[in-house]
Amino acid sequence: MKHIVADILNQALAGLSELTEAAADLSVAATVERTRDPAHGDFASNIAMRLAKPARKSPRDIAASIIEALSDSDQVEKVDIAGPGFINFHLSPSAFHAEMESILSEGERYGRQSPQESPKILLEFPSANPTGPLHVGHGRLAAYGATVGNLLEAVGYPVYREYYVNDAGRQMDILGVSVWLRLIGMDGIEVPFPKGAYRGDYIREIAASINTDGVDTVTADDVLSDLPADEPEGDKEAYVEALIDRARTLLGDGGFNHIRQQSLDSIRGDIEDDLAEFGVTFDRWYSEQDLTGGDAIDKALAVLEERGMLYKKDGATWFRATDFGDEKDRVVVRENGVRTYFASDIAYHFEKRERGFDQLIDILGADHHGYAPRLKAGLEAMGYKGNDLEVKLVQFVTLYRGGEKMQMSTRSGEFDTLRQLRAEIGNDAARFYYVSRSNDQHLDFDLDVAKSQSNDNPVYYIQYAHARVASVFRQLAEKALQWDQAGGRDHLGLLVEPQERALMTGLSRYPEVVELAANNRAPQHLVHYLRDLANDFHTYYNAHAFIVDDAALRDARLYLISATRTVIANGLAILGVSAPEQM
RNA sequence: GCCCCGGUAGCUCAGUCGGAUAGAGCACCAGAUUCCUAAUCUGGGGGUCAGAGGUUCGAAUCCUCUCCGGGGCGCCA
Repeated sequence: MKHIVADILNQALAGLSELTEAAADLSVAATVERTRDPAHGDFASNIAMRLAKPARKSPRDIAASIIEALSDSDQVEKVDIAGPGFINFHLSPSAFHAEMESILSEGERYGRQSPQESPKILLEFPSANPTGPLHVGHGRLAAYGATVGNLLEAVGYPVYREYYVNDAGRQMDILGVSVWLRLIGMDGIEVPFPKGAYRGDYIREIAASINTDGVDTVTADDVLSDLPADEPEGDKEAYVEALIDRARTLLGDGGFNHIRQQSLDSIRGDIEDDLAEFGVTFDRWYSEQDLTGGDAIDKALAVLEERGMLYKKDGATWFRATDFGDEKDRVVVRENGVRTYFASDIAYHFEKRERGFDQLIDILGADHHGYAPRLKAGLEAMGYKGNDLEVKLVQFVTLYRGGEKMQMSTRSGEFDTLRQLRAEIGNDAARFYYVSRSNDQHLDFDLDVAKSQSNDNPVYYIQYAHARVASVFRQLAEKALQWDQAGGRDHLGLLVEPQERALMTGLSRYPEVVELAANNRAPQHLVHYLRDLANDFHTYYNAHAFIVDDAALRDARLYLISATRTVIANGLAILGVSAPEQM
């Protein structure tokens, strides 16, 4: 609806030559916003104040001349000047009626913009390492990423969702050795379990379930002889390393890789199932092994080399990240010839861009914030723009149980999983809560509170509004009454109660909220909006009966609540939350 | 030391490109149900927007400094 005001404002401005220069680089639409106080009308523009300085006139004088130049519109009822120079627009009821009609006719498309070809967006999240089940922190990345993806699609962008699987490198060896130690433990060979290995219960479950055909049996002496000390006496990394070497020696590379690969497959399968149940799906699971196995990294390094972005120092190969604003140069090939994680990351982002995606969005945990500058530096060094990559950081989730802060560490095994969270509070509440706060805000998740207060949970409040509408229509059917939709549309003029006016205003805001939330990658705007809209509905519900004897009024009211049902359902769908017919 | 995020009601948090009297939930107090689901609604109290300067018609919002809390700064992944 905002465009109604922006359009006539633009028109008026075009006719005021004394203001064209002052308004040259001003977006008129950006000066138009919803009013907070109904007394101020439906929309207000601060354009006169913005133009006051460049035009060297008083805001109120400018406002007066703009209003003078406004052409008549049957969608605008009244325009006036208020306060320091705001121009307030009161829209006509028919403007709102037309919006209600759009909601009914567009249905689940209402609030969505038509699909466009570009920019093509590659949204990467949550890319948790496949070394254990997803924990509650990953859940936040997943919910946020999925919702941002839905929002971007709603405003018309082509979105491609990708999960980057870190399935190459040392951590996979650590995973393999962790499972192997549990495996031989089942045969009675007790090895002091490494501090640096993965010790969660899921490791034992994998050990118990994998296929050990072709894996050599070993003796305790074979495993234990001449091992270095673990922490606290020794170095935990050296200890794990020695055990990996031992496993490779005793089992052969083939035997060890057999265990390693099965462990990876098991965990990755678990993550895929977990996310699918959570309503989070991907266009591609991008394996780091594909990257390291092919020539993608060589290609990226060659590009950097060609452009003179690499140099040797202390036997290692460095990337000149400082040339692009990073705080220090970064190693891409270590002295021992092994390429760093950063090398594959930079190759991956280069490759994403090469695949034809215009805008890369990474959703990362806040502990990765140092990564943004070096990844942008990498893109720039390879000929793209740093701004082609947008990094959204999501702050930590702190889990409480019984008021006690819980430790979350995959290696220590004391984490709580996304699965547990979903089982305890349900997918809907989890999806909703995860995105109800700004990604920049730490999220305190108290399981006891989430469970004990589940009836006061805003997600139920919103779902209840949806279910209530469905219930009204069931009542209608029980009373053997019909809803005449066309008749309702023709009698929308009967909806003159303040609650009806408020609800129509709320409904008409929906497309603007979706756009705002998408542009800012800020799902919480939608969350708060839906809560407010549900409130408007419940207030209306309590103030007036819908199924009244007057058929014209009844049809009009049913038209309004039908529109409410559509908007709530559309909003919840973007959040990945169900919209029940009954509760 | 440097970098990122946060500090708004008792608690948890919204607050759009700077805009009109700073909002919501929970908690607390007082009410509403012969009537479409009370998982609801109505009303009330509750604020030095961490602090200090600055920018301007106007600052919770932008800038500078300080304080407090969380996180990050590897030839790890």
